[in-house]
Amino acid sequence: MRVLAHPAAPSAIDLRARAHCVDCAIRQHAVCSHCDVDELEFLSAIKTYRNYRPGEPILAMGERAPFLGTMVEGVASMSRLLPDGRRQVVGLLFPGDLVGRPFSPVSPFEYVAVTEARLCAFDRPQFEAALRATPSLERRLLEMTLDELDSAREWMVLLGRKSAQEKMCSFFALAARRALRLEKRDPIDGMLVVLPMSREDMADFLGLTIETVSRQISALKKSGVIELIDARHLLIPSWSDLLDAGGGDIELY
Amino acid sequence: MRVLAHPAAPSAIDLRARAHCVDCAIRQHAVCSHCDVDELEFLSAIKTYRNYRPGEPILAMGERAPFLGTMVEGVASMSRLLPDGRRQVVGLLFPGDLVGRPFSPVSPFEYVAVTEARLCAFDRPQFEAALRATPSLERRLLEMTLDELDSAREWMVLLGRKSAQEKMCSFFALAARRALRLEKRDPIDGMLVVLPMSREDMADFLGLTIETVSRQISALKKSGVIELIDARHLLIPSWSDLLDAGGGDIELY
DNA sequence: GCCCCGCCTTGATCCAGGTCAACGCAGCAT
DNA sequence: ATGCTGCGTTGACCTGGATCAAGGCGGGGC
Repeated sequence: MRVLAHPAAPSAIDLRARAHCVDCAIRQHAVCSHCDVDELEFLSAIKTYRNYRPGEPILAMGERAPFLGTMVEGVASMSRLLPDGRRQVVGLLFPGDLVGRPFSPVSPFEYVAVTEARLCAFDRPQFEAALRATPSLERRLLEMTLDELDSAREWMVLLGRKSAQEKMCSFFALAARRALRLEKRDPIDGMLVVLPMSREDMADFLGLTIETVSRQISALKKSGVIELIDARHLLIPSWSDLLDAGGGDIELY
Repeated sequence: MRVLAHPAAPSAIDLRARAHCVDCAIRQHAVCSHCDVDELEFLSAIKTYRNYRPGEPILAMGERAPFLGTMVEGVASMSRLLPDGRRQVVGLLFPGDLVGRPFSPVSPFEYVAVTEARLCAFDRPQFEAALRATPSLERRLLEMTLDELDSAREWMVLLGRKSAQEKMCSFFALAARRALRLEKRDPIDGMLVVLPMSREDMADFLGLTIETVSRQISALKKSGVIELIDARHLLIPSWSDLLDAGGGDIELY
């Protein structure tokens, strides 16, 4: 059971930092990746950067969201709170991922910054108009949405059929791969994985309790599948051991 | 544990039944709902009807699918089989729903006919070309994909956080609503719900075992939330009782 | 008719993971 | 330094749903 965070304005709307889209480090992962310079020019005109502190709400459930945005830095979660306080995280958002539900002003899920986060936010009506008018944007959104749908379904397999142990391993693999993708590097044995979130967020993402998460981490440490550095950092001694312990699924995300 | 069905050709490819798209009863729910007559004309030229018997595979996991299709009649399931035989159904497909993964020739999930089913199948390369060239098609696919993504995430909440009892109630509500949508009718107390699938399919959809499904149905019958007619038919005496027992979530599908 | 065979239900038992509770530990304010 | 607070860990115990096992029941073939 947790207290619902108050909806709030971002801790800072960053008007100065109007970086050029062409220099944007995460553009290739974002909805604007197929845009040409003119299209980027237009998007630049309607974008605003928003910064969030860890735990800060980005969009509340059912809120009429005035903007859609792309994660630029940090990690955010997308979750649903049941009336009695149970929570399920239905997605993690990494740089490049879209925040908000296109073509529907009220989001059926709440978005919360997990780490320090930075959003490239677009005015919703203008962005939706741009989507309609710009095939390169609309097509890219379709690609991203189809990929997210595959990912969501993979996660359904984890939630419905995997053991706590397997869930943890799959999660570590996911966290590692998402980080690698941004750095355009390949998984290697012995690599460091940063866990961007608290035990509670992991539990809510995996359909477990914090105690079970904690115990499974201890068990995996003891069995040598992971090497724990501190609560937020671990090493993967053997990638294939990790995947074996993860229930033999295929690529997640 | 179940035996993997053999991939197979549909039991019948129905070349005669080239019904006119304009008369198609489920077109408004399908990917072609925004198409004009010319566009429908083109789709007609590349479509074939395929009929499947209950249990018959439509597309195997990892198979290079030669077609994409729209469910015309019946119900199909989309599922993932883990190496050790555990299965998770990640979606049910009703008339209007798209079968197959656009822009990716190998589907990461298997599709199986649950009831007698009929598919309007399009040659994949031609259909994908049509998607690229036809904004009304592409836009509609985007809408549908965004909706499916919301549904998948709602289902993640069910899988991760709901009790067996709540899962059953949510499932009955889903089955009822999907049927009502096709008939363009509204939910009413006392209405009949047809369960299109076996206990095993329900269990695999809900992340439960058949025994638990069976027991929960008995319990819900005893508590009066449902009235059982036979194994595949039930009544909903009070819609609000059902939703209360379903864990207070919002609209599914 | 009768026997199978697939489903479904029900009962008995088990156990993975939830719940409740205590404690450790780091960061921070006083 | 002290104590507080938020997070994480660990232990003891409990329970919801899984597992194992036995029947029930209806439809189809002979």
